[in-house]
Amino acid sequence: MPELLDAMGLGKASFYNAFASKHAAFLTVLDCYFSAVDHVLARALEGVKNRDEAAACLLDAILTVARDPEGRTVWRGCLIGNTALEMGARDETVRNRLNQGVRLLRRHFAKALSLADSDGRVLPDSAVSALALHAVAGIQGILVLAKAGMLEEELRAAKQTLLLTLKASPLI
Amino acid sequence: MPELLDAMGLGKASFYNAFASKHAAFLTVLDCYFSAVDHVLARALEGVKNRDEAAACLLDAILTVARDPEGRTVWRGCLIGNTALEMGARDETVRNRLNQGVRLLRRHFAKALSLADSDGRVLPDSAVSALALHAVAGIQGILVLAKAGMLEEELRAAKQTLLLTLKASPLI
DNA sequence: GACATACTGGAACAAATGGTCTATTACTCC
DNA sequence: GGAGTAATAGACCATTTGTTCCAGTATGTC
Repeated sequence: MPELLDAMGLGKASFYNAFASKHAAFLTVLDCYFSAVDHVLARALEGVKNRDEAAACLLDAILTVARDPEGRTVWRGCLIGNTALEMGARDETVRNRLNQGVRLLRRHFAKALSLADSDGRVLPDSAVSALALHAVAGIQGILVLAKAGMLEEELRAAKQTLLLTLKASPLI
Repeated sequence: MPELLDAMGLGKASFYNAFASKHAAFLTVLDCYFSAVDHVLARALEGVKNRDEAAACLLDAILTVARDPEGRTVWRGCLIGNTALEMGARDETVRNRLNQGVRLLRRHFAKALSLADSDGRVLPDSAVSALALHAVAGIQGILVLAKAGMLEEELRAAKQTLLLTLKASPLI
């Protein structure tokens, strides 16, 4: 709490004047995060016309967001995943919000994966939907491994494999 | 803490008599968890001779462990992932232990994926290694989604897609 | 049964938590 | 510039945190 107030440059009174409770504030933070991520991912896809490239861009964008710029630790992770594992199981309100977040990620991946590949081929909707979900689970998993202290090199390999499985999509 | 002591049927004194600190106790818990998971996964692979089947068995075993049997919440998740996101970024000791856990999971998947498929074909080591990592990231990701409140049905679909990407391994 | 040793319940501890209250400051509008 | 409102700093509060201490009770040994 002191850390939070300090970062916000706010006293307790002001904080509780602005938010009903810590919990309520956190819900607002989640919403903020969602729209920030929405914006970042939309921008990452701007101008990209190739399916594989689009998927790669999204993965990179998410990994960039998940990397702590201040360098207090190497990885800050994704607020959706972090929150899910820390309080998702207990707090239904949070869980519902997280669902929105997951759908948001999935939507972006679906958009990316519905582009034509370099040969001009387009995937059927069912494959797009399934692979988008696979991609979301995939990066969330990679972020878990990142926070578990896995080496950058291996994380890159994991990302690469995930990407390949997305390309191998005709099989789905 | 009271919850913990209650579950252990221990008083504070006894607890601090047995463990140097809460933190130390948690490290022991992690080790316990690892060996339990090791045992469960080894058993899940017993007698399975087919690569695809083996991968499916491992995924199912992990999902079973991750499902809360007492039903306080639907998903308790995997202690490795839970811990990674909750304290992995800050606590180096924990992070090192988690690394062992991840390697353990990966080892089991590598073992499963190095089996021959139904046509008797075996994957090259590089593919086994890459896919094992992909599988570990994949289930951890699925567990994140589970805790984020995703519907069983979708989780099943995610598992299915992950399995398919593991089968599509000749492409890797 | 006597005695040392190990265990345990519960009081006590300091520090931190989320949250409230009040007294004062800053701002706005006339 | 003064009245009325909003924002704020900081004291205060109850509760909970992790941990220690002590006094009492089992436990085992001879």
